[in-house]
Amino acid sequence: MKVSKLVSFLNSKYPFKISSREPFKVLISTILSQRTRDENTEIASSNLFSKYTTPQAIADARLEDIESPIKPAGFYRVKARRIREISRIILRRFNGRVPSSFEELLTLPGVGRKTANCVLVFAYGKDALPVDTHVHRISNRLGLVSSRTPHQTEAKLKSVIPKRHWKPINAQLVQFGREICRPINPQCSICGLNALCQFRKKRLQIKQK
DNA sequence: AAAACGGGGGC
DNA sequence: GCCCCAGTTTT
Repeated sequence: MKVSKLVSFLNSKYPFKISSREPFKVLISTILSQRTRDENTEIASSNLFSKYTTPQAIADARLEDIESPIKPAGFYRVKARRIREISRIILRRFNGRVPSSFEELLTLPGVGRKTANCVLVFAYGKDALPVDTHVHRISNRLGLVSSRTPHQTEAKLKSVIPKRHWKPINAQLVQFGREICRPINPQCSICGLNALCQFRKKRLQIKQK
């Protein structure tokens, strides 16, 4: 699989558009998006930010008043607790601003590699490449990488894909993974990349037997 | 390494 | 009604 082929395919089929670059909104929206479909993330995020706009407001809110608006995102109890704690930590320890280093972001509850990288690239324009299950699975199927963990996939992708293409990759591959390159029952027959795909080739060989 | 967290949507 | 889902933390 040639990287240039993949990039041009993704750019033509999944034009990239980011809604907010405000660090606090990016961070909270990304927390809400964990294990949650995009439509439900949007609703939950919109509900929450129409009620509270600042870290201070969320830090002072009652837990149940945070839980209620974010219910559509699922995991709403744990997410509400983490969102309020994140707001309090940001106020107390980071002078009211979302930290802009990977290490500091990882100290926030509910923030792992993927979420921290989303904040770095979408809010601060840094050279980060968030890797989730879709990116991990698809990169291996296409033969871009051969790795066991998302962390290894991230390192390999960054060495193979030019920096200027890193930002849209995650969102594009997630969308591609949802409708075509699914975890199970992948729609290989209608996939625009099937001629170049190792996974597709192996599936066909297996079917032959 | 596996479990737990969860409402919403596909089937 | 059953199963899965833009992760992270805890056991």
